[in-house]
Amino acid sequence: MGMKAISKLKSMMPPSLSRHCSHTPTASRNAANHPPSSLLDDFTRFCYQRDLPRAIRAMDAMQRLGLHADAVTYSELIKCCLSRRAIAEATLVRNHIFSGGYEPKTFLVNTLINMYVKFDHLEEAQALFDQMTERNVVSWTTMISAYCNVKLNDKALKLMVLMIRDGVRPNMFTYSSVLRACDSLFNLGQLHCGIFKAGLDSDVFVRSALIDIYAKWGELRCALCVFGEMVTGDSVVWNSIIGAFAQNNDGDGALNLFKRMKRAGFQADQPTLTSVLRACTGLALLELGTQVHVHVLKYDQDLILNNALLDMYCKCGSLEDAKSVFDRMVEKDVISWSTMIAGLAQNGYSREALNLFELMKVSGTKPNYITILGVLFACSHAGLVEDGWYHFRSMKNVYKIDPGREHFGCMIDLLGRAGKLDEAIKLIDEMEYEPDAIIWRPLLDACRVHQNMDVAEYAAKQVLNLDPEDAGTYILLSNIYANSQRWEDVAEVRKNMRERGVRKEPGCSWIEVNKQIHAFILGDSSHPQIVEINRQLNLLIHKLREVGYIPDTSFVLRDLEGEQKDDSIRYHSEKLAIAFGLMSLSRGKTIRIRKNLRICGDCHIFAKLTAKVENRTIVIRDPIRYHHFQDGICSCGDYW
DNA sequence: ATAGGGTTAG
Repeated sequence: MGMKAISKLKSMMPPSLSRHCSHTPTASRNAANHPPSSLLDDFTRFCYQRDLPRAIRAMDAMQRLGLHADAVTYSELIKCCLSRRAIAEATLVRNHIFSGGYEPKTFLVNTLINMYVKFDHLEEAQALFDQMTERNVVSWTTMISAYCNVKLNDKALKLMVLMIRDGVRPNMFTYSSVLRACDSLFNLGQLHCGIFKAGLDSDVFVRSALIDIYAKWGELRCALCVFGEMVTGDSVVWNSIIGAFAQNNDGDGALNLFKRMKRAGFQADQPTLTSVLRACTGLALLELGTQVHVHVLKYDQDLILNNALLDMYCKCGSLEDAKSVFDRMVEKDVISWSTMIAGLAQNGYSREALNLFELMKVSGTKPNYITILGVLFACSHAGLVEDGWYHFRSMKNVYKIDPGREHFGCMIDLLGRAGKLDEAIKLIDEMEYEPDAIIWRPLLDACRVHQNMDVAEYAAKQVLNLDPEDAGTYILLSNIYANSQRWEDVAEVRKNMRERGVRKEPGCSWIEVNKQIHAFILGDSSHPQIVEINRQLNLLIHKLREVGYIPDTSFVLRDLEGEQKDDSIRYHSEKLAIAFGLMSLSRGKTIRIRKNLRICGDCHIFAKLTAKVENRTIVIRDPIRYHHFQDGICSCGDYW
């Protein structure tokens, strides 16, 4: 059929139909010197060759002639714009596609929407979506997942409701994105029901999304249920469940699942190793963590994995290894710097932490909320009041970070430890926040160190008003009264505790020997070698007495949340763990202990003397910080 | 054309 014949045919069509044709009669007349068919061919070729400038030029000519190509060609062009981040060109393409009253297919509009989402132009994407006359499951899912990615959970959930009302059934793509938007266990349950009804519960994407969201809501049992229904193996689902346990501080659970994963024949990849390292971090398993390090070397460019490795070494008290990982990292982000700064500070190297913060500023990485917490922690544990004030003020002025409750808590800790209780109280008064436990607790700690009974009593009562379950504070309050021989008040506190059913957590210490964890719990003699351990402990105490050790049971006010006086200081769990470490770890090996309560003054002296007499390095990690005992002194400078 | 897993404090 000749060109004239086509024109004739088209001119007979109603205008609404002829708009959809690739060229109009006017167009073919104007294109006498450039046949439309070859223009279209050129355009198609340029698109597939990814020759963006030429494709755009051809498109321009087509637009002047009112020509349109097919949807697949346009989607090639859009891919090309995306890969070059060519936003201006992308907009030209969009305008061209809608020019001349042309109505693109749903498929093509979806591609355009997706393009704007990837360019982070959600308003444009939403505008296109709103204009659509026919929205399919892909259109809806693209928008929903876009809102999930920017954490506009409300919008995502609302769109899902509208989608269902519109008669479009969500598919596995929709569910695997929208699950992240759950803002309550209730709507999570509803979505899970929908998944069951649609028969999508066996999809691995849906499954891993379910595990992940249940874990985020702390529902490990539900996560395990979803995981347990898995028939076909999938490494991402494994990573989801291992991550679920690691993130909920169940390191044991994470490590057990990791073993099962390996037995099931799956290779550990970056997310697996990251979660395993996090589990080691939580359990203070330096030996296992070091073993994992070997496998990390395969992925030595992975930033997140290196950050997890760095944190593991910091939290296991192995600063030399941490520093070498940090120095070797080719890429460092705000988390790497923050981890290293906090790690140095918690291990007692405050000056180094502050020096590193200066380096961080020079490096061009902007500190965040958490970085500053590490910096203030460093100041408070080194008694650097002036530096503390300087950084506290500069966070708002220089970095535009509003100080949060935690930052005030750190400042109160800093002032309180330095004996400036008045200034600390003044800061609480000036603070715009309503004081809570994060504020009162450091004040209480300061009272403990500086033996200020009146303020301590006040602060303790404030903490208990806010958290009537806080065992450590009851103990402290009771000890404060005991110290002033206020026995009736002591009895009253104990009665309150009993009535509320508050029980003090027993002191517990852990030590890793040959990749096995040995736990020592106060008053528990179930360790198979307990007789030998006690013998060793008695010998040690005898040796220490010779160099002047006197068991001190008077650490009343020094023991805020530590094991209590009447727990019999002699059997505090870390003493047993130290004795066990001495007998089972070869000479020259560092004894590393993790415990659940803060170390008491007597155990602190005990550890210092043991380190000297036995010529050992001892590291004790308590819930807040680390003590490196060496040659009779501790890295905390007796200031904790 | 649309989807899932990992890191700092508390």
